[in-house]
Amino acid sequence: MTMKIGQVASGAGVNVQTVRYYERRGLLPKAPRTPGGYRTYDPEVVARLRFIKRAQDLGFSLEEITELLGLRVEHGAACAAVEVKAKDKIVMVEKKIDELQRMKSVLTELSRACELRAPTGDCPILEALSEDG
Amino acid sequence: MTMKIGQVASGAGVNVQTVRYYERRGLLPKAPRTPGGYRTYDPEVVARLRFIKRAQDLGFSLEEITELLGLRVEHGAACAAVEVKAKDKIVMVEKKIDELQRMKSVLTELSRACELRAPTGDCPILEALSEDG
DNA sequence: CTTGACCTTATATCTTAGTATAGGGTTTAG
DNA sequence: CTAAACCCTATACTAAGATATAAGGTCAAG
Repeated sequence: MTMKIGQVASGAGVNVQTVRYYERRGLLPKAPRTPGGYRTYDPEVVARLRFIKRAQDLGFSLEEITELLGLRVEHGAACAAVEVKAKDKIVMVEKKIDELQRMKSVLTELSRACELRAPTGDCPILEALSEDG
Repeated sequence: MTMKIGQVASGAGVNVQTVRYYERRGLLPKAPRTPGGYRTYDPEVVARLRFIKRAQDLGFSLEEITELLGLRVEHGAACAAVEVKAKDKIVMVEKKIDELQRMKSVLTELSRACELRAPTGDCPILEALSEDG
């Protein structure tokens, strides 16, 4: 069963104009239209919208998300290129995971210091993410 | 030795007006001034700037970063409140780590599919982050 | 004792990612 | 067969985060 724009929008928790905006930006394929001109959607578009929102929350820009969504293996030719791109993204993602893990451990220490009523230095959070690496 | 705004800016890889902007926004303490009105900085401000940039890259807004930078244990009173806030942030950070890990494993599978020249479905990336959790 | 690199404020502009509004067409339920 | 609830385009506006510009002051080297 196909959906109308308002249904996919509310299903994904986004605004109707956001859906149209993403279509314009190329994050969503151009939706087929009814004879009257209404966009029609396959329900999987809801998942795609949710993916976009989550990826944004992880610090990816719409441009980066467009690239992520474009990664797929088609047939031989572009394959090696896709592999290279996927590996780049993996490096990027790993870096983010590392940084978040450092951030988490500092927050955990901080929370422990709280329990112990042990005053910390000026800004313990700075110890996370402040080094290059 | 104290630094001038241009030095901390280039040390952190940001623009001079960004440093002033962050001061206005409260992400940096108000810098003491020379008699002539120039801002002077302790070198540790560079680390703070780098922290801000990394945290942004992880999807935190300047408002959230302000909160993160404000977390510290001072003396008894605010301690419990800080602990609550720190625990909130930990939950948030863990969620991001989880999502990134799902993203990474999908990218890894994709990259493997590439090596094997095994065509994938339409958009394998969607399998990451599309579920609620 | 001036010149060039750097700093100051205030104000304006830019980019990214949306949201809103005006003016109008479509669909479906009664 | 009409009225409410939905959709359409086009254009304008918003918010966050940053950058640029104008008009001028500071400072160290020569």
